[in-house]
Amino acid sequence: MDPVDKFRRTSYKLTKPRLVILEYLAKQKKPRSVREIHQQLNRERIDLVSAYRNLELFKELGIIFEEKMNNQSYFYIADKIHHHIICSKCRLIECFPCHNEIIRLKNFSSINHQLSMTGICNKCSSRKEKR
Amino acid sequence: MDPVDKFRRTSYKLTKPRLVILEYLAKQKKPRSVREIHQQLNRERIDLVSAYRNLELFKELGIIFEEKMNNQSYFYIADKIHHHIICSKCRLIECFPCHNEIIRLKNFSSINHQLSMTGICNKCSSRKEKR
DNA sequence: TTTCTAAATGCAAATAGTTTGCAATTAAAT
DNA sequence: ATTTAATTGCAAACTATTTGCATTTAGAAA
Repeated sequence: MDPVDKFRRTSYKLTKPRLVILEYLAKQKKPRSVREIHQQLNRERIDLVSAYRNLELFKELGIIFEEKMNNQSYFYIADKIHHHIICSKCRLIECFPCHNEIIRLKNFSSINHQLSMTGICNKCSSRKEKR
Repeated sequence: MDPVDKFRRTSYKLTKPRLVILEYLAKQKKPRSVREIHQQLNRERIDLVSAYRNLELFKELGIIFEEKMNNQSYFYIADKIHHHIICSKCRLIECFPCHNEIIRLKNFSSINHQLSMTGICNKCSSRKEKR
């Protein structure tokens, strides 16, 4: 479902910052850092703090997902949580499903997990280094 | 092998900050944040910056491992990289092996990954909430 | 449509983790 | 014991994130 519609079903006010953040994220094909999100919304003069507060809210409402990479928070909209691998060289991102079932820990319940991955994509490994 | 001995095999100087950091980490049963490490070494008057620089060095030398959780870096000494799950209530930590083989991504090589998990341990879930 | 108000915003400043530059110190080679 | 490149500690910068508060505003009520 459209994230804006999802939000309308809550009792929270649909403000301009909320609208533009959701619309921006809905267009993205990969997770975006708070800074990226904020910079893209420059023309709307939306405060960085509002971005933080609303991203946190959207996450709690289950409208967006958070992924932490390199000690920073990234956010994305998707039907379900999944993972991302990023090429360390060209920043290509590939998504892959989250196999919760791989995790069997009998001593814990209500498990949350956070997986982030980097690698070198095939294109980059076949490319000759410039000297 | 003893981490200090491992370090002696390198060409780096074995200084007091390096020695105490390695000795401290060797005693720990779970990953420790830079702040925890630094605070424990208070009596030795070791600078936080030295902790950062040396932890980074130890990591590059393969003497310690880094695990990022909650937008912070944690470090631990172990025979091999593995993962940790932390109880959100009592902070109990359980280790579990890293099954690299679970990850099959044909478009990437040289994969690095970072998994962190939280959950509620059995003891905490059976414990009645205080009012 | 206007009024009202709790919710939300923007701004300033605080907090926390990490990094950088540099003069003073020191491990270890000679 | 001397020497010096490596390392340290300190100050300060930088980045991500959070908090407090006066102002603004979405949307309910009149």
